[in-house]
Amino acid sequence: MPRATLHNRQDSLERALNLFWQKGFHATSLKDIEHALDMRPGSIYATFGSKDGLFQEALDCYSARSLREMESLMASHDSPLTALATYIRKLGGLRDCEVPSRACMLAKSLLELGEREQAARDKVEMLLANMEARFRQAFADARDAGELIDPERPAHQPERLGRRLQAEVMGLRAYAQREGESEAVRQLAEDIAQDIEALRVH
Amino acid sequence: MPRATLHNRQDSLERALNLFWQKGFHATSLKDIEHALDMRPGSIYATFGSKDGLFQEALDCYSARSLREMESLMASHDSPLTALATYIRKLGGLRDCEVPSRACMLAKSLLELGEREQAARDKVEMLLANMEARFRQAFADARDAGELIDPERPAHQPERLGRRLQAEVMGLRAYAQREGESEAVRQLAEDIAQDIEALRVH
DNA sequence: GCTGGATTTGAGCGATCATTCAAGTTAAAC
DNA sequence: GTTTAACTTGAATGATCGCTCAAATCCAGC
Repeated sequence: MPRATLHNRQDSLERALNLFWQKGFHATSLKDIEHALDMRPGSIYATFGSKDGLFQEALDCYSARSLREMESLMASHDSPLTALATYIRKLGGLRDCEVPSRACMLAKSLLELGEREQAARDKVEMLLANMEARFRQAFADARDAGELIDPERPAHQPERLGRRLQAEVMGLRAYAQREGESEAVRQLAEDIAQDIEALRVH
Repeated sequence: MPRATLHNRQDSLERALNLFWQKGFHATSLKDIEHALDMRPGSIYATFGSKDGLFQEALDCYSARSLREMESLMASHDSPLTALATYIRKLGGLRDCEVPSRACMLAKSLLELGEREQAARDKVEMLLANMEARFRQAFADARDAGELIDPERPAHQPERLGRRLQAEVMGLRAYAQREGESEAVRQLAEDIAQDIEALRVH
């Protein structure tokens, strides 16, 4: 049993994630990756197979982290609607955060990847579907808890509310990518959050 | 004064636009452009200066076209709110359209471009600001026409409604980039459109 | 200390990148 | 028909792309 691996796989993955998230798939070169992971090409390929494979693992990493944060937020609030509003308001503070990118990495990848990266595209589609399903579940929980003011209204079905929320999040985070005043992003998030809270029985 | 140009500049620009819009800046190679424009590198560089320059002109082209469509839609409706709702509902049919990309090219570029393409980034920021300003103006027109149900409410100020609409459009069109059922996109657009119409006095 | 095998190294692969420019082609002006 | 200048061509540039692999390195087990 000779020689343990020099680099921690998970740590390398998160460094790669930050890089891909910031620069996107195409603009990230292996040179960039070598530098960020402090690994030589041979090690990178022995560990992750290819640039595309590394990217897909980074996507998994990102999605898992996002779902984990979401889960923890839902668990810390009695009301699903309040949790979702809190989620949105947190995104309103994105401009003051230090993150690789204010935009959602799944949305970025969805818009960037083409036919030549079909496998990664398929993965993005699946992870987005997972996230949308989690939003849908949250609204279903709200409905089952009697929180929804008008559960019969078509636009207030969990399926449609979840879909809407995913679109809102993608839009909000894309907007946050702009270099305007951070107050604008905060207001935008506040307006969205209030629409969520307006779904609640008074 | 010898020899007229062989290629029509505007036509070349629109071909380049379709290419960039579909594949993004980084994934579009000069080879792709040579093929799409049926021009050799020398001619392309003599005409547009650089890949970056061509891209920026394509952005202008896209933005002008979008604003033109917007203007024509506003002119063909008496009510600004109805016009905006119609605009959104049209986007709901994106999945059934044949377009280079269902996503907004400005949003795609905003998420893709990095520091190395600062000039193009700045242009995207400016063009997005223009579009947001047009949305804002539409809501201001609605307010001045007495269409808004609660013009004093902070979230219903034209500035905030315009910002919100831009984020919704970016989100909707990013969502439309997914390969789900086209009916989902249509429903999403319908829900957004109804929220716009809900701003109107009854 | 030696050995065996997993891990890492980094020079180098062929391909492709954006770009240049000397030479060739074209058509209006005379 | 000749001139002339704008336009077009496409081979070639150096850089960089993702990736490979033979050799060097390392450490557990003996």
